[in-house]
Amino acid sequence: MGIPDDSTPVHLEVRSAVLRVGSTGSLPDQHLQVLLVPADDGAWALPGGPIAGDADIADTALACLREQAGAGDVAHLEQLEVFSDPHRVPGARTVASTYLGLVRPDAPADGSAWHPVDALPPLIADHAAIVTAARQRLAGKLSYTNIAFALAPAEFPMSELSEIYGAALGYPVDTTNLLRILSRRAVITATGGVRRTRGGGRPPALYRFTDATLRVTDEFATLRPPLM
Amino acid sequence: MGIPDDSTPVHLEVRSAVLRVGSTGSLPDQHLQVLLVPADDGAWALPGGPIAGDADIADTALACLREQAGAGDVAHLEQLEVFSDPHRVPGARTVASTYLGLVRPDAPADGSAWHPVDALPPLIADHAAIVTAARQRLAGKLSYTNIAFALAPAEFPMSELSEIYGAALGYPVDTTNLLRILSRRAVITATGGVRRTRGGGRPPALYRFTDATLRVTDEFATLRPPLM
DNA sequence: TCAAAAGTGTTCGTAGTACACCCATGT
DNA sequence: ACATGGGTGTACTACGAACACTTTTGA
Repeated sequence: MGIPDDSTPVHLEVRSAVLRVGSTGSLPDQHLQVLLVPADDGAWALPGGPIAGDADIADTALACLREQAGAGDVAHLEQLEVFSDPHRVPGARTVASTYLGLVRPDAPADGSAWHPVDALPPLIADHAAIVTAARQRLAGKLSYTNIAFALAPAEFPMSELSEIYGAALGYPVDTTNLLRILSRRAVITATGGVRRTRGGGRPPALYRFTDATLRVTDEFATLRPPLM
Repeated sequence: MGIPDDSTPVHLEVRSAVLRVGSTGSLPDQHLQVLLVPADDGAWALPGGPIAGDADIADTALACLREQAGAGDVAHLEQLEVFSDPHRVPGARTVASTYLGLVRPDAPADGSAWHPVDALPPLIADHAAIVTAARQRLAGKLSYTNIAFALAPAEFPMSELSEIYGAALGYPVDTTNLLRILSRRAVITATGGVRRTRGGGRPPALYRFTDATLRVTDEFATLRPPLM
């Protein structure tokens, strides 16, 4: 019962939707991008591959990212959903354990192919659905966790962070309120330094994220536990 | 690349942590319970088993629940995490895709073994961790979704619903505020009827959940999208 | 001195929490 | 009548959203 019988021909793969905020030549302003690798017929795919016999799935995901896309240093990686439709890929039954990855804009991106999530090329199989799940997860967690630590550079002015939030959420975010919200929760800390300005305007104060790992800042929308 | 190679000897199983709120002889008041099946050596296990060649994972989970635990009508079933530690079970590498299931207290439970989650017997492998993940997911979603529809009977007075929330969350919930919170979101609706009282006291009004499927009621803790 | 960008402060509305008080019924 | 449980109302507080206003720099 607990031990699966050996005739089950189910293959297990990992797929990662790795996101960042950046700009490309065609779209000059900051937007959300996903890391893709070329596949057959001019289509694209999410990096991933089969689970090796005794390797951890997260490790496998990272190895695939390094080998296929040259994107080794992911600032955050978390499980997304399992995609298990029997016919999601042609041929043998293949179940995908998927991950959401986030990389900082100042991370090295040697030859990685970043595509704007709002103008994706044709994708293999159900990979577009995986990207959608990743975007929704990110947007949700921006609202109640410090997950933006994995999208921002080490130091930044608030206007830059506001643009990152805006790009990831798809709508503008008020910079001054963002400062208040993140300060109240101690998500960000002022470094004390300021950035030299390039052409007029007051030099902005610099901030950094207090933690470099995921932290839930708003656990309960309502029905909070009593204080004692 | 997209097609895993056939030598990968990874087994895939499904495991479900099915929860309900009920009472047992030893614990007379309402508490959260999990459905277990007997395993070897007097230990217990979560219902589950291998994924059949071309069956959907959720269907497999339901079939296992029916066959092993006689608990067919689950009011809600959703994916939890993938547990993939290479040594989580002895023998062949086995990856578990896990699910959270919820059943209503008035559902038939012919001979099912419900155990209080706060006093679990010894469990197989990492099944205790799966139960913990299920509890956390439930507690979180109680705060920002209508997920309690799957824990409550068809009709109920507010005091009963308040007990259900309290049992699932682990702390008391104010009945009158719960009514306001759920009414404002149109999560519950008054049926118009009242329950006959058994020994004094005003007869309580009856309510039902407006929807019978999961609905997110508080998508954003903060950084809400602008109205236009 | 003016434009540009950043930061501060204020107002407003909403909504959750806690708790007091009133209502309906059986005994 | 009174105990018992249910329902309504109200103050309080917190906090996010929106936006006006002030500050600091470069040209």
